[in-house]
Amino acid sequence: MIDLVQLRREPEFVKAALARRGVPGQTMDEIVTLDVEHRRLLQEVEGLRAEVNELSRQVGGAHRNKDLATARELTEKSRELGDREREVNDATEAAGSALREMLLMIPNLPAPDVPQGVDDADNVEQRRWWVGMDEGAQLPTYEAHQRVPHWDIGVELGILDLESGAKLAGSMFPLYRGAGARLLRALGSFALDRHAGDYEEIRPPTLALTETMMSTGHLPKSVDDMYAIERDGLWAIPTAEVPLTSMHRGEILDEARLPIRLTAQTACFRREAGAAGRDTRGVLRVHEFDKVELFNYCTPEQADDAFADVLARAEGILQALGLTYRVLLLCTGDLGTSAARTLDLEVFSPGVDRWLEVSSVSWFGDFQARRANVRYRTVDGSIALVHTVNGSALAWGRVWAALVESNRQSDGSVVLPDVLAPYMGGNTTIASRPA
RNA sequence: GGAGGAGUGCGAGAGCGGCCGAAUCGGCACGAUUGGAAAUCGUGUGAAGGGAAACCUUCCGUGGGUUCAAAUCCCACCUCCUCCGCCA
Repeated sequence: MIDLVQLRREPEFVKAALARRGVPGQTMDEIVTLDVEHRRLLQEVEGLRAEVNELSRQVGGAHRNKDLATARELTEKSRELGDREREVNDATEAAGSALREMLLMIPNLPAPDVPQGVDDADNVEQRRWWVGMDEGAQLPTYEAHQRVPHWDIGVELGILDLESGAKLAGSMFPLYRGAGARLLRALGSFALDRHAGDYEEIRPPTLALTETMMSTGHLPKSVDDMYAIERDGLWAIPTAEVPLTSMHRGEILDEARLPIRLTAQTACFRREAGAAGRDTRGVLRVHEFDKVELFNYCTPEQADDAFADVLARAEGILQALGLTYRVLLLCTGDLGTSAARTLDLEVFSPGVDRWLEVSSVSWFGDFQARRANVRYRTVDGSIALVHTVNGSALAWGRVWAALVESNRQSDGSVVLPDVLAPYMGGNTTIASRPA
C-alpha cells in the first residue's frame, strides 16, 4: 500500500510517479477527496464520542451521589447523542472502507531509475553472462543436438511425462519422473544448501489465509491468477514470498535483528488466467512449479545491500550450473504491483531458442510492510516500517528445461554439471534409454 | 470431531459494569548513590488514528450484541493447554 501521508503532503509527486504506471491522476484525486471527507467525519464522530464519554462519566458520578434525577436526565441526553454518534460513525466507516478499497488497488511507486515502458519489450537488458565470459570467450553457440526442446528430450529419456500430469490435474501440471524428478529435487537441495548459514531455511504452509495474500499485494488485485480453496477460505500460494512476508506480520522487530534473511522452497501455484494458449508446450508456463525464494526484512538503509545479495545469489546458482543468462531491468509496464524495482534473470534455452525468466529480484520499499504492518524499533526508540526485498533462486521448472537442453550430448544423453553430483547420487549422466 | 480450561501491556499476573489504558512483580531506559560495579532509591516505559497545538478517539484473542457507560455481561468464531476419538 502506498503512503497516504505522503500522498497528502506531496500529491503531485505521487501522481506523477504513478502516472508512469498508468494510474490516472483522476483516481488519485478521488482518493485525496475521499481522505479529506473521511477525516472530516472522523473528527465529528470523535467529538461526539468524547461528549458521550463525558456524559457517561457524569452519570456514574450522579449515581454515586444518589442523585437519580440528574442521572436520568444525563442518561437521556447521552442516549440522544449516542444515536447521532452511531449515524455519523456509519458514514465514517463507509468512507474509510471505500478509501481502503481504493488504496489497495493502487500499485507501488516505481523507483526513479525504473525505465518507462508498456510491456516486457521495453525492459532494459543490463548484461549477459556465459561460461568463459571472463576469459574472453564468445557467447556460446549451440550444436544441433542442443537444439532439441526439453519436451522432446523429456519423452526421449523418460524424465518428463506431461501426459500423465494432464491426466491427473489437467494441462500445464507437469509430472517429472525418474532422473527428471531427481534432478528437480537436486536443484532445490543444491540451492538451499548454498544459502544455508546466511539465510534461515523455512518450510512454510503452501496454503494461506486471505489476509496473508493481501499483505504481499496478490489480493485483491490478482484474484484471477490465484487458486482458491473456497470451502476453507484458503488460497494456494503463488510464491513463498507470500508466507515469508507474513511471518512477522503485525510485529515490531528490534533493529538489531535486521536484516532477517529467510529462504524457502515451496510449490507455487498460478492459474495463468490471462495466458491461455501461450507457451502451452513443455514446462515454460505451468500451473504448479517448485521454487526457492530468498527473502529479506531490512531497514531502508540495508535495502540496497539486501537487493544486491539476493541478486548475487540467484546469479551464483546459474553460474554454478553453467547456464547462459541475461539480466533485465523491468520497465514500468512490466513491474509487479507491489514492486518499486525489479531485475529479472532470464536463462537461455537453446532447445526452444528463447530466454526464460527464472528469477525476479524485487525491492518493495515499505509497500508490503505497510500492508502486513511489519515495523521495527530503531536504536533511538522510534518506530518505522521495514523494507522487504525478495527474489527467486530459482524457479526450477525452467532451469530444468534450460539445463537439459544445454547439456544434451550428441548421443542424446544429458550430462549434468558436477556441482549436482552429490545430489544425484554421484551420477550426473542421464542416459538415453535403450530402445 | 467431542468434553473441560485459558487467552490482559516486553514477560509474569491482578482486575466489583462507571474513578481501568489498566494494580503488583519482573524486565528495560534514564537519574541518584559508587573509584567502578552489585545492591538500593527515584523517575520513566504500548500502539494506531485525528488535530497547528491543547488535547481527543480507538485498541485487554477476533467479530457481533446488551447498556447512558464493557477488559468486566451475552452470542459466535479463532488460537493455545488437558483428556477422548481419528489419522500420515
